[in-house]
Amino acid sequence: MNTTEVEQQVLDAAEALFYEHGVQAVGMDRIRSASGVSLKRLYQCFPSKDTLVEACLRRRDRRWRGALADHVELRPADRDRPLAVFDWLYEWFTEPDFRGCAFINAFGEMGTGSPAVVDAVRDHKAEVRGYLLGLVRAAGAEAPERLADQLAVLVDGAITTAAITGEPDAACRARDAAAVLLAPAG
Amino acid sequence: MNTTEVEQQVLDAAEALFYEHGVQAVGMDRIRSASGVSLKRLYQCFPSKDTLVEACLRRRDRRWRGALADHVELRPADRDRPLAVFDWLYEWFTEPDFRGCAFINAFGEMGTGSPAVVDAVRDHKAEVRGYLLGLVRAAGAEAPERLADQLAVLVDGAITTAAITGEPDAACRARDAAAVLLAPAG
DNA sequence: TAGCCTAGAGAACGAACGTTCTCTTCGCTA
DNA sequence: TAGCGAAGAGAACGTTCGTTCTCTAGGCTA
Repeated sequence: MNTTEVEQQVLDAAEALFYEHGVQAVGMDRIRSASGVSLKRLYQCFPSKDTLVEACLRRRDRRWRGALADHVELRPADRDRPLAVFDWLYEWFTEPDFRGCAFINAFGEMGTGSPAVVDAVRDHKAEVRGYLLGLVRAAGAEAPERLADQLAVLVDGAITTAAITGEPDAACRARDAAAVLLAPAG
Repeated sequence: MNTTEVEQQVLDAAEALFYEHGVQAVGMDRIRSASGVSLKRLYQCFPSKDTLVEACLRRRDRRWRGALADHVELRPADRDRPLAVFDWLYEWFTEPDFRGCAFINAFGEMGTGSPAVVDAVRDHKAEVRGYLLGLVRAAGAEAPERLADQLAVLVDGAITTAAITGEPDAACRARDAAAVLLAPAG
C-alpha cells in the first residue's frame, strides 16, 4: 500500500478518535486497531504521537475551511455570505458526532506542554479570522477588521455553546447577532 | 486539622494544577505533593479523581460567578451592567495564569466518559446565562431571552479567543458587539 | 503505663501509556 | 532454489496512572 494512503488511513482513524474521546484518552494501540496499520508503519509515518496530533489538526483545518468555503460560495451575493457562515455552523452542529471545536478542545487539553499543537490551533484560528475578514470586506462593511474579530468571537462562542448545551440553536442566536453587527444602521 | 480545611487545601491545589496542565495530565500524586495532604486523607475527602474534578468545577463556578457579580454590581445603573461583564472579562484575560475557561477545557477533555463533569459544565453555563438574563432584563432590553443567549455566546467566544490568541482584546471586541446588540436603534 | 484509633509516608497493585524490539512471513532478485 | 529486505503481529520496555495496602508513629482514654 502507498505511503500516503497509509498516512490518510491513520489520520482518518486518529482524528475521529481524538475528536470523540480527547487526545490523552486515546492510545496509539487504539489508533493501530482502528486504522489497521501496524505500529511499525505508524511510527514510520509519524515519529511521535505529538506529530500525529499536529498532522490531524492541520489536515482538519484544511478540510474544515474548505467545507465552509464551499457552502458560503453557493451564495451569489457577497452581502449574504458572512451570514451563510452561521447557516453552515448550524448544519454542522446537528451532525450526531458533533463535539465542539477540535482545536479548542486540543488547546484546552494540551495547552502548555505541546508547542506544535498550540501553533496549529493558533494558525487555524488566524486562518478562519482571515477568511471572515475577506467576507466582510467583499460585503462592503465598514470597519472590516473589527467586524471580522467580532464574527470570529461569535463563531467560537456558537461552537462551544452548541457543544455544551447540545442544542444547535446557538448558531441562530449568533447569526442574529451577526446580522445586527453587519447592518448597524438597521 | 479540620476536614473542611483539608478539603479546601486539596481543592486549591487540584484546581490550580488542573487549570494549568489539564485534568488528565495531573496525577493524584502531584495533587498530594502540591496540597501536602496524604493520599489516604485525600481519598477520604474525595473517593475518586472524578469526584475531585467535579468538586473543583462546582467550587470554581461559585467563585467565578461571585467575582463577576461583585464587579458588575459596582455599576449603579442597570443599563451599564451588561457591558460591565466584558470589562471584568478583560481584567481576567490579563491575569498571567489565564488559560481559557476551565469548564470548556474540562468539557473538551472529558466530554464523553464523565457524566458528572459534563453536568457541572452544563450547570455552570446555564447559571451564567441566567445571570446575563437578569442583567438584560434589569436594563430594560427588548427580547431579553434572545439577548441573553447572544451575550452568552459572546462571553464564551471572547474567552476562547483570548485564550488562544493570548491577547485580551477579544473582550473589547465582544464588548463593542454587545453594545450594538443592546442598543439596536442606535 | 497499656491499648486503641487515626493518620502520615510511601510501597505496591494492576492497568495503560508511548515507544521499541523480536520473530515470523512474504515478495523479490540472482 | 537461496538469500535478502520490508513489513505485520504483538511481546516487551520503562514509566505513569488511579487506587489500595502496609507499616509506623503519636495522641487519646482507662
